[in-house]
Amino acid sequence: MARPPDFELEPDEIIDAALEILDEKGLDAVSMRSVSSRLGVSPVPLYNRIGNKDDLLDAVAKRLLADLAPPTDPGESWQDYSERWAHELRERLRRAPDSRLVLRTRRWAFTEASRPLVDAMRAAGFDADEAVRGCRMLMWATVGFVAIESGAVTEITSRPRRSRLAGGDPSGVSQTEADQLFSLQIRLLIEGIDREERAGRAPRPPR
Amino acid sequence: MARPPDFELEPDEIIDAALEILDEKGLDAVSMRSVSSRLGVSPVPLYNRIGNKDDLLDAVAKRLLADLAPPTDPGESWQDYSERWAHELRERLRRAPDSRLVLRTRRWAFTEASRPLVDAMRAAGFDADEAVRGCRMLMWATVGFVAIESGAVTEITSRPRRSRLAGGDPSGVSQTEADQLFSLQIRLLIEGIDREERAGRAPRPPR
DNA sequence: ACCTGAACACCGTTCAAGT
DNA sequence: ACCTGAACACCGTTCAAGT
Repeated sequence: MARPPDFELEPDEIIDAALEILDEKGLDAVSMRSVSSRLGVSPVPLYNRIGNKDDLLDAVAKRLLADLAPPTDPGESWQDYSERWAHELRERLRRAPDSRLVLRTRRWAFTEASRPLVDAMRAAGFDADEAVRGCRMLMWATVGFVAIESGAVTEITSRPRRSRLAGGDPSGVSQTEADQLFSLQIRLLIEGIDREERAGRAPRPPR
Repeated sequence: MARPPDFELEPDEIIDAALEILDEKGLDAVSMRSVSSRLGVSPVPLYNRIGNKDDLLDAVAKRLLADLAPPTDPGESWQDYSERWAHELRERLRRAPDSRLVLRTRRWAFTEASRPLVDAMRAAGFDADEAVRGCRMLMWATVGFVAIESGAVTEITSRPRRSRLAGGDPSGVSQTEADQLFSLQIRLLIEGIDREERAGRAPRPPR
């Protein structure tokens, strides 16, 4: 537990320690005290290096959810990419060790993940505003879906053990139903974005 | 603070006290201890009457988010009702004193709120599965949107004071942009549900 | 039976005192 | 400067002791 005397404590080490505790014992076991004691240090250095607990959890979420967007595949239509983007984003978010961390993903991750999709839409002829709006819609739909789906619903304050009814899920929807629901939602949104864009392109769309 | 000797402590009183503290000092001030001391009682009776803290917060959310669905208006198309339903649901959820409570809304509230919409869709010719799927999609889209929008994103663990940049919002989107985004999303989903239903009705839809 | 007071095992955060 | 130990003001939950 003790550290060599003039060992520099890097902020990244703090996040590493927090991630270890997160994996081993869950998010509720991640505290300023548990992290600092794993590092063989009092809590004070954490305050000096990363700020308070909120900042620590933000940093953990940031580490966990970097590089969310899948790379573009040249020759792929924006529709196909959008679909793949949304599904891979969902997978990444679901893999977070605790779904509460997903809702800590803020601007930084969202704008970062949006960039390739916005670019793909612009390349397909969308103007800047349309592309941003379309991308934002898919982003919010995906993150919102995961927030509800993966037990942000049921684990906001951890109830120590909850039966989790064997493959069941928080709102009485099976996993395959949730998958279908997500696929359908994303497909409908992409089709809608497509029609909106075509309508905007026509000189004077019929109302 | 002291109570008359043989006064029955009703579970509802406990929830009342919790709601008072919620309104006055915020969700983080709602604790088993603060609620029990407001009632002039030790924490133990709360455990006997409503269970642990998780159960208490569930009960608070339940009280706060009952009767979510707006009543149907006879003569209104299922599309119009869906739109109104989604918008009013969003308003109700946004009005919760703390957005973390929204994610505690579970089956009970969702199924309750779904019923009139499912009925409206069935009355319009949807078969049972289609109606449930369509309604569920709108429900998840709405709740997910509110979860992201209204600072579930930024308030999961309360940071005491955060600047909240004057009318700004958590992900760099203005309120009117968020409103437009929500309206568009709901409209696209309703149009999509409509198209899916018509396609399913045709004897053999062209692929 | 059902309450209270006290206790247990924690928290986040701050601060005086040390080096 | 930057650490530690101790403290402050809390938590959720349980339990022996009282009535």
